[in-house]
Amino acid sequence: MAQTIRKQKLWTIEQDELLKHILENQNFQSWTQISKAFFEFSGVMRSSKQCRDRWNNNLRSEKNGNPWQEDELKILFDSQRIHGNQWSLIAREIKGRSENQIKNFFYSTIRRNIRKFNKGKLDSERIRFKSLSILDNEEIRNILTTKKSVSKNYFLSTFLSEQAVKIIQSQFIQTNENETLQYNSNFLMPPEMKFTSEDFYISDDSGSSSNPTFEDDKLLDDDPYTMLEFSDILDNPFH
DNA sequence: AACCGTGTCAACCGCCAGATA
DNA sequence: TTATCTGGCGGTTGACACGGT
Repeated sequence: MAQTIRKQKLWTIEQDELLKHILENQNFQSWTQISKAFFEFSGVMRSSKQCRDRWNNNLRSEKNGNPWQEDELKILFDSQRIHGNQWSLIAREIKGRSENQIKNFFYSTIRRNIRKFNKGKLDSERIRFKSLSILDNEEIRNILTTKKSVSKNYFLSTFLSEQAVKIIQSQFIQTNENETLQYNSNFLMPPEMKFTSEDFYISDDSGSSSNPTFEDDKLLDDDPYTMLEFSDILDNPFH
């Protein structure tokens, strides 16, 4: 399968200035027109989408590069609970943070906690991410929105309930309708989980955004178990 | 000093809905 | 009515910095 290489083309200061100038001084009606003007002035091709993204994510307003504060986190997680993944809506409630910043930070938090939680656990005990809909479950949500400073031991001693495991599994079942899962309770770990409110939403996180890919969570360092495809689990739930 | 894992930032991609021809 | 265009948005990826070993 051929893979296309995505090459990032960073914006220069001059290009930023030109884009600002075009937006602030020319009366264009569309991003397409802005893109054309940008090319005429600079000789550099930037698509309408690129211009729009650059403006919205970086140039439109002053960016807050400070570490995330507790009140910002509270707004973020509360808003996400209400609005789901409508980052543009959430961004309106957090001053000085761009939609991209917010989105990146959120995914970064989820990803970090999945990695920490899965570390040292059997494949059958791990959280497998497919979509943020798993956050609808309070138990999973609590784990995945845990603050950065929570110790490794906390994650080591935390396991999913049967119900939470089923929810995670159902994500994959929905996309593999032809396959059936033989649920076996021996396969699951159902211990009690107890959280205190201060474990969540309170952060000493620094920085603001993140790389939200989950693919590399398949490989965990110093961990004897590699992440397996869900079909593998269906074939043999006990490995 | 070199390597590796992780976090952060910026940019890109693809889908979708509304506008327009 | 339909096809095409455009912008908005959520999700994904690449590059790089930094700290720990």
